[in-house]
Amino acid sequence: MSYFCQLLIKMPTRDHILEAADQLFYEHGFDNTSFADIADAVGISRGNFYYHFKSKDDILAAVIALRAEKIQTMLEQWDVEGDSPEERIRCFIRILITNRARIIMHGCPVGTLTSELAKLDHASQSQANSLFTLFRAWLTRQFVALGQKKDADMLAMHLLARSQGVATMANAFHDEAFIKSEVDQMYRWLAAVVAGKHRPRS
Amino acid sequence: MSYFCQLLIKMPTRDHILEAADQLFYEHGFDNTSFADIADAVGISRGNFYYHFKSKDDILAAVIALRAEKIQTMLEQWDVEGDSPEERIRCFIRILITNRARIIMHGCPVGTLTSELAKLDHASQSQANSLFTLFRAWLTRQFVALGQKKDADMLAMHLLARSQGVATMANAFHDEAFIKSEVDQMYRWLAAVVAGKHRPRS
DNA sequence: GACAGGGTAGGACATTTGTCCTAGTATAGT
DNA sequence: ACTATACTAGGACAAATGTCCTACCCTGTC
Repeated sequence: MSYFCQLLIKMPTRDHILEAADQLFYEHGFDNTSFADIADAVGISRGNFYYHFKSKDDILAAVIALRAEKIQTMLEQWDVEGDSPEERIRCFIRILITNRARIIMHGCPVGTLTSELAKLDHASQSQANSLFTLFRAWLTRQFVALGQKKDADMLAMHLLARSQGVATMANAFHDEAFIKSEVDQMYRWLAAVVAGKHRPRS
Repeated sequence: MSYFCQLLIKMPTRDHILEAADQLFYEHGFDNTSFADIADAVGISRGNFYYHFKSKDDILAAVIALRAEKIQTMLEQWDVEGDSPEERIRCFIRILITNRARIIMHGCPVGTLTSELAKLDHASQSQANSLFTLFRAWLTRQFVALGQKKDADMLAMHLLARSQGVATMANAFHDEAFIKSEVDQMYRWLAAVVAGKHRPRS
């Protein structure tokens, strides 16, 4: 009973740690975030992380799982919101605008994490990459629904890459206008694809 | 005299350190590369780095300067090689193919470095970003020569972002075919820009 | 042959890090 | 009141890391 209250209403420490780690990993990177940093953010002592998590890698795995859940929820939301595949894909493009402040300061949460884990040769690399796969598979489904069955996956990868590039450059140059310009171009590119004016292969 | 020989012909240790650091920073990241790693690669003891460099940040600054020189040399080479602005821009696009093996394994050397330094909030951030600026300014010049004076910088940023996105995704998915497909699309996009068929603004 | 100085090795040092351990507190059920 | 369990604080510990220091080895010069 009180256990339920704790679980549903507060669920304090473990989720506090997760949320703090999620944010700190995003802002400062995984390797550059120490237990002391997380402990300060949560307001607990450094020693008893190990009651909630086996290791730092365990926290990372939990953070990745948390992000996967959030992404999944967002994709399902878009499935409901968008009345057409084109509108749904526009939801994806729009996150560059919605999150532009954070992207300018810290880049894309998925892209920067996978890059860092690749450099660290970390065991959770493939789990982090699966965050990309969530978007990729969802986008592919939308392009299939758009009638681009043959090139759906290629179009999905193309759009993912465009977004990643925009995030990287916006982060480097702290350029908000660039994001908006590129988003407009992506909208027009999408409209051309919908209209069948796009020629994917040479 | 022997000083000159040392300087011009061998200049051994300092350049050895620089080259090793350059490669290790690329493969494993700046923060994740320790003096012990560099010492092992060069074959010297850890202690006497400080005869050649004031600090680790000093090594990073030197590595960035080295990369800037290499980029500058490459750009000048392209200026000589390419007979037209379009051909020169194709040289830029082609590095995705030329360096595809390294890109698949470690991403773009410039993009991953700027991302990491942004997360570390490192003092050399702006120096690293200036590596991007080298490409940006050069590409802008090419687009101006192409008659796209008004949109030259925007086109340059667009192309840079496309390249960054391709590098990020190719690194995450270890996908060589994706690089080739995207490079082909970039070639076609460039041809459309040259033909004046491109409409940059809404 | 002595000497100076560029260059090197090896280790000392303090700090930070992830990890682990033990003692303690509070709360809930009996 | 008592006990068991959930949770926490605080520190111990070894390893790694950036930094610094001292002694040594060359090589060319007088």
